[in-house]
Amino acid sequence: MTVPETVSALPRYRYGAVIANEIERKWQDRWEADKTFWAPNPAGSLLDDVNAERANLPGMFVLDMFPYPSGAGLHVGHPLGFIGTDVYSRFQRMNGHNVLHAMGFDSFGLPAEQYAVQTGQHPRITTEANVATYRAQLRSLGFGYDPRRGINTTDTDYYRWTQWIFLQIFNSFYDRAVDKARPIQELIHELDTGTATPDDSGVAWAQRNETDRRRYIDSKRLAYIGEAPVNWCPGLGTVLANEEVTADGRSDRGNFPVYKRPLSQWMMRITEYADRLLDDLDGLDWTESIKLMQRNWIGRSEGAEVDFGVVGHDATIRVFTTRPDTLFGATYMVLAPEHALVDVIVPEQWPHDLNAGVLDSWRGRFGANRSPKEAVDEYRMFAASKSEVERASEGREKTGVFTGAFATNPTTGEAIPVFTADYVLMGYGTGAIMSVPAQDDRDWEFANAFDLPIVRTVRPPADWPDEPFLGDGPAINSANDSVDLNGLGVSEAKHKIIDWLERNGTGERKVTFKLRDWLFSRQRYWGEPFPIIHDEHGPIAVPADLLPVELPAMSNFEPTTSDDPDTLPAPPLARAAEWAIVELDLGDGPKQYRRELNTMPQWAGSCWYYLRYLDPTNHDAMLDRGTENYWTSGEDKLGTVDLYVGGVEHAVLHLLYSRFWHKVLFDLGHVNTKEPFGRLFNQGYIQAYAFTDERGMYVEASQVAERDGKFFYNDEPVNREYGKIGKSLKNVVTPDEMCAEFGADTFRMYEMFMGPLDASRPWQTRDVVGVHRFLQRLWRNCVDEETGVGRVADVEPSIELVGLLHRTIEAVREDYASLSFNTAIARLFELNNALSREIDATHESPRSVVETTLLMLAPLAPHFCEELWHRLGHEESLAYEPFPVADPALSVQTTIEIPVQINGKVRGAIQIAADASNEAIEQAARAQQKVAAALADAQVRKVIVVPGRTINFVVS
RNA sequence: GCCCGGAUGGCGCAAUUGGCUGACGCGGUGGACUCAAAAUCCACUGUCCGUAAGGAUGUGCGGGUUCGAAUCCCGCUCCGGGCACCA
Repeated sequence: MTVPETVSALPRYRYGAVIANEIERKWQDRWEADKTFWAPNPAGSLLDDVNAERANLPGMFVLDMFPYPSGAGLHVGHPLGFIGTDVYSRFQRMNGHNVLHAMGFDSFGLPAEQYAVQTGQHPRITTEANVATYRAQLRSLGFGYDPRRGINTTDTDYYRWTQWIFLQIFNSFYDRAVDKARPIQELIHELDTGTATPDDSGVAWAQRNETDRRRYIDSKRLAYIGEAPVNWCPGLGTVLANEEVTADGRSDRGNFPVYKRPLSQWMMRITEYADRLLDDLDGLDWTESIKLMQRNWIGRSEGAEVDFGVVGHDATIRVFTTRPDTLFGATYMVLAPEHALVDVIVPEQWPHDLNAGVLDSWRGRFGANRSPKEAVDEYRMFAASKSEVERASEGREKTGVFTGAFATNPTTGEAIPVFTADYVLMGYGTGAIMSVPAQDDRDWEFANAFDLPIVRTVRPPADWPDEPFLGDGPAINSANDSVDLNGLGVSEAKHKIIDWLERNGTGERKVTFKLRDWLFSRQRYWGEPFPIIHDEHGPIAVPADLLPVELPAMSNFEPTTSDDPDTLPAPPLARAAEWAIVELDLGDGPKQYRRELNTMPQWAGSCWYYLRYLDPTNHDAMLDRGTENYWTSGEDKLGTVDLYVGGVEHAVLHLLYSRFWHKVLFDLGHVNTKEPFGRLFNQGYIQAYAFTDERGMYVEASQVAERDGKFFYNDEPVNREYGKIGKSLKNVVTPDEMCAEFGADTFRMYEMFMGPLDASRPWQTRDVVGVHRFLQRLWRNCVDEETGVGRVADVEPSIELVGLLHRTIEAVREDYASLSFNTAIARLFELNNALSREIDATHESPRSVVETTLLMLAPLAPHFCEELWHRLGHEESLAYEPFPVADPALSVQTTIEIPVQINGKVRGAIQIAADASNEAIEQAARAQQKVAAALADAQVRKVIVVPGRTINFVVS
């Protein structure tokens, strides 16, 4: 924005961008020089002389979800949460806390790597440049960070400890007997001494060779190499975690098709923690919606596992069902195409003792004119060739094929056909189901497509259409010689049948989870290398004293991508031939080992960064226990971090992974708390209007003018849209622009004033002047605009103003604590408006009111308030001044106005003492002119007085 | 399809959780200052009727509970988010 020439005509000392920027720079420099926001640890290298006393205060840890430093820098949407935590942190410092608040960077990741691929520039260089830009932008907003604590996940000093934690997980197993992780060495010791025996086969430990022992131990580790079906994304050249695949089977990033492939990949046994991850949510101060999302993701369901014998085989098919009560209605079974038993049970010939017509429909389009084996193979190829998006897009038509085998329903003794179909997923339950079409939509659909029998075992309501019935109702058709469920409701029937199954040894009560083990390896360059080497037996941990395992220097970072679903993953690190082979002496002489070539996913670094903030310079440990103890002790602590603010997009992924790592570290005794984040707050998003011209092209939003509710760009009418802020929409507004035009304090306040922190809202540069005018008015109440001389005096404020002041203190305190900054600001506006009116009348600015106002405003507009505080004669920063406390004696209102209602409609108002009796209120109300007139020719049937609120005459 | 949120002036949002709807701010209108404009300051500003006093009406829609409903209950509509063949 150009400064008008006439700017000199403005009062010289009026608060505006020029003054704002001058004092902002000044106070930012001073805070840095004075180490104002250094939060000392009670001991160690972060206990500095200047601030040592602060370590005696109770600690409080306020955390933002740290950003990925992109090349584009910050736009106005990014700092919303950062401002919120900064205001809260400053408020809590004034409340006597030693507040740990810092900002680091999640700097591994795809964009830097892709940029490197395009330009050949090493991602470290890009990353460092981007971080420097972010740091400068954040500094200009006046955040009170402890500069010693913000880490980069790409620093070798940091990822050394990421690797160390990986090794902790690798070197642990989950002991279900005590329900916690324990060091794997303890298991080995127990096996060696015979206090534990292997649970995989009958072969005694002592009789196993080295390879078998290693294999067994590796299978128990919390981090293991698994051969599970994984999400292979050839378009990105890497595998992805379930969470990184969208609902329509494409990659979260890049939108490439994703295929299920059985590949050998690193996995983390997060499933062992499913129950604890679920149960411990209850004690957390998180919004219910986020808890719910985590609960849904973990997906606990209770039911039973039931064994079905395969006719003519020694095999049984084990299924999981949440509706064991419907077992009598199981008329066929389905195995997932990948199920191992499929090969075992498929006969050479189609069974000939069945009705040929029915058999035809069972064989469907895959079984026609083929042997069962050919049909099943054909179907498996069909299923495997489909990406998930294709499977879903085929109108969800049920496909499958009869395997030719039969199984026995344990309740009815009937032989029921066994199918394979891709609507049954290998990864959930046992990969096999019993199908009860009468009580399940999918089974119903499949049964109709394949002409399978349908037997209702729950009686639907009388007028129920020809559809499956999933509701509660009395069991029917559900009895045999030894058990009778008929007449029972669903839940009683479940209990009874499970008891029966358990007595017969054909089934048991069982809980399953939707949550799967976490696929932890990626075929990328710009990530943490695994601290793992391989010998002929399998993976071996790199000794802790050889950490970090650093990324090798490379010039080609490209993963091998393809659009052929059958290519195999080829990590970029495979090209670092020299690095990939390493000679080490691990105790039995120098030997050559192959390095692990995969890297960790981006989540790894963000899983634990908050822990490193506590003790970032520690070279001997990830985190000193005494230091951690200081920051996590206190009655009200629900987790390591007191307040964690970030976007909902991390509701499942990051938060779940992070909680998992934390719990492993807790089990192993490295941290004191069970949970990382005690209070979680999800900020909303700032979006913005974007404009398209007649061709549908985006035009520069800042150049669009509004006239009579219509929008014009160069006098051409344009269309208004609403959406994300971004370059492609040409609607980017940056904090830098806002600081230049209004100053950082105005910008901070506007972001907080727009609405509640958890709500999304549209950015409107036009509205920013509102808070700017407020600061201007408050400044004018302190400084003469013409002369620059202070105008605050030691005069007594009016009793009304004092009352308002104390009511404002009460409200602002509450609002800050609950992060309701928008209403706190409104209160401060009202106070300042009242102050202005009083000054207009008396021409004196009462010091007591002004100083208290500045202290209350300081968390929101810190530079502004520091400056005026200083000008009022205070040498020290106000960052640690006690936050004002309201005097209840002064905040009460002696006289209040209450509305008078007649039949619920407001007909007048009375002024009355706040503590007036009901009788007095009624008397005053009746005396009120309008009320009296209205009551004159009416009969009062009832009078309702709500003390302090209202009085209502019910008349007829 | 299932599960969560949400809907209040021209706009962003308040409302002590059942007690004056619209605090606070933007925008708009009028005024002061100015040669003028900008900036600043003051007043008004939900809608409809009325010159006014005043009245009616109003929190997405339709019902209900209550002396009294933005708030509670029932039934919808629309918007946002999450999950999705999870047995």
